[in-house]
Amino acid sequence: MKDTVTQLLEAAIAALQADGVLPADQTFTPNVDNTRDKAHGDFATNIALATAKAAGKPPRQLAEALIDKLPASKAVQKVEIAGPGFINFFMSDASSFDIVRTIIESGENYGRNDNGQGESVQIEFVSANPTGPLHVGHGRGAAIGDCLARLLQANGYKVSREFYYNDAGAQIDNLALSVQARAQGKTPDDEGWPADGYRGDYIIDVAKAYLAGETVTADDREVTAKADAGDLDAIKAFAVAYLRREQDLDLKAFGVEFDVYFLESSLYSGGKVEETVRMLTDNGYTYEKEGATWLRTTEFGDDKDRVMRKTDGGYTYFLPDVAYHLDKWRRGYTTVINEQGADHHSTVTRVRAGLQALKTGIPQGWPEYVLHQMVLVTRSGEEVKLSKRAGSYVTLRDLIDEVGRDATRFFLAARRVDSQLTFDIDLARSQTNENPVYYIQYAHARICSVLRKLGAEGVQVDRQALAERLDGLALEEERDLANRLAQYPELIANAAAQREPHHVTHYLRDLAGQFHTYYNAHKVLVEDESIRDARVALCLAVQQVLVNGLSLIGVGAPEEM
RNA sequence: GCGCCCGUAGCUCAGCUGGAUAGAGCAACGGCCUUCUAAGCCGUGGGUCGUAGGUUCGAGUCCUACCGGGCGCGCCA
Repeated sequence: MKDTVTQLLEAAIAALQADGVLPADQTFTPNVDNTRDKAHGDFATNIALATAKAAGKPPRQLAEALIDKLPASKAVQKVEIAGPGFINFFMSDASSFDIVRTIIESGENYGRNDNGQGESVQIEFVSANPTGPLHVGHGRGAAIGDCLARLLQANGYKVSREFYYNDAGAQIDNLALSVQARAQGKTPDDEGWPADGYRGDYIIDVAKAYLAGETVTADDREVTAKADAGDLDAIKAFAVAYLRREQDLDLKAFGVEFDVYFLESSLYSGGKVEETVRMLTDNGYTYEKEGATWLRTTEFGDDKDRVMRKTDGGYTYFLPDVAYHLDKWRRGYTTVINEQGADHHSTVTRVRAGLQALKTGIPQGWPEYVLHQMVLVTRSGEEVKLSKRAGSYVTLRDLIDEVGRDATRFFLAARRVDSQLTFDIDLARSQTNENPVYYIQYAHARICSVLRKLGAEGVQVDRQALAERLDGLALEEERDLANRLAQYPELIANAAAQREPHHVTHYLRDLAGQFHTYYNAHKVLVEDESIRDARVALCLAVQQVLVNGLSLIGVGAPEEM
């Protein structure tokens, strides 16, 4: 409907250009906004204000000229000039309620578009190393990354979800030593416990399973324990598989699945690290200093050069990172989004600098980063810092077990990524209107209940037929609902383009609120069949949008509460 | 000290590429169930948008400086 207004304005602008009122050598793109205040109609444009200068006319006078040239349209009921020169559009009832038919006919496709035109996009997220259970921060990353993936899919992109992890570095050695120590019966405070060993209780589980000769199957590997506490390599392989499986189980419980698991070790075994070093060296961006090899990242905006090969001959983490991203580029992804915690912010400049130094035509701002800020967990107003299993942090599993998958996903996706998030366990657990998850789900359940009642009265719900029976809609609350529903596709396009999943949760909250208001003020199943059918159709449309929106954040839409 | 992020109602947060008197929920107070689920609805109060300048027809939104909080500043990932 906004498109209709935009087209009308474009026609008017063209007419004014033909008349010489507006310069013909410039392009004017009308900006059409949803109004905040209903007194301003359904849509408003500031085009007269924006072009007043170019036209050399006062905005209000220009607005009048524009209105004069607007083509006639059944969709528009009234047009007004307001304030300093805004043009307000009041849409006709019929055109406002037409969205209900569109939604019922489109079903789960309502809100989807083909902006992406099938382009392949890769999203890397979570990417936790297999050294322990996933923590809340990983949970936020999982919620945001997966929601972004679903949003992009809804916008016509082909999305690949990728999980990158290090299965071979110093941290993995440390993990193996920790498991070995537990297998030998040592505890973290004993003599001989590895320095910086992992102290969490989960290490005990790994050690027990190893000694018991268990076989573990993760999404990307399967390993049978050798049960020999002296074989560090065997322990390492088993511990990695064990913790990978545990992470997979947590992610599955969270409703998140990956298409690709990428191992840092494969970059070494496949010669990709060496190749990257050679390219950087050949391009003349490396130098030796103090026994190490450095990369001139300052050539590409970094504030100091970085070591890429340590004095001990090993590489710093950032070199495989560059090799990894070169690999992503060669896989053909022109759009790559990395979702990470903001504590890794410093790698952004470094990785991009390394990629520039390769001189392979990778664009400067590639890849994209979505960085989320820290998560603070509270209970009874107090910060929760520990979990029994992990020791030093709150795990994702703790939250899922305590507040459920739906609430956890919703809360972790509900805030802008660049602000810190306080996860209030009491609020997430509460089954009252304080809790937005239940509030939204309740709206859906109420609609289901109305439909059940209708069915119990012996009325068949024929969606297609109901979609044509909208004449009975006329109430103010109904128009408000229809207008809100009409905004959904734009929301989906915007949230995806801006990489801002939190808009979805806010929209659903608003939509549910408007529905509850309507539901309480007016009865759906009234005697007059014409009105009843129209209201049922509206309910079907609201239900559809609630389902579509909830599915984007991976939250269920229960039929009963 | 340098870099990035944040600062909007008592609390938790929205505010779409600058737009018309700044919004929502919770908390507080007062109402609404013989009617499709009260896990709901209606009403009332509550603000120098951290501070000071600047840009312009117009700034919560853009620029600069400062104040306050978080994160990062490793030959750790």
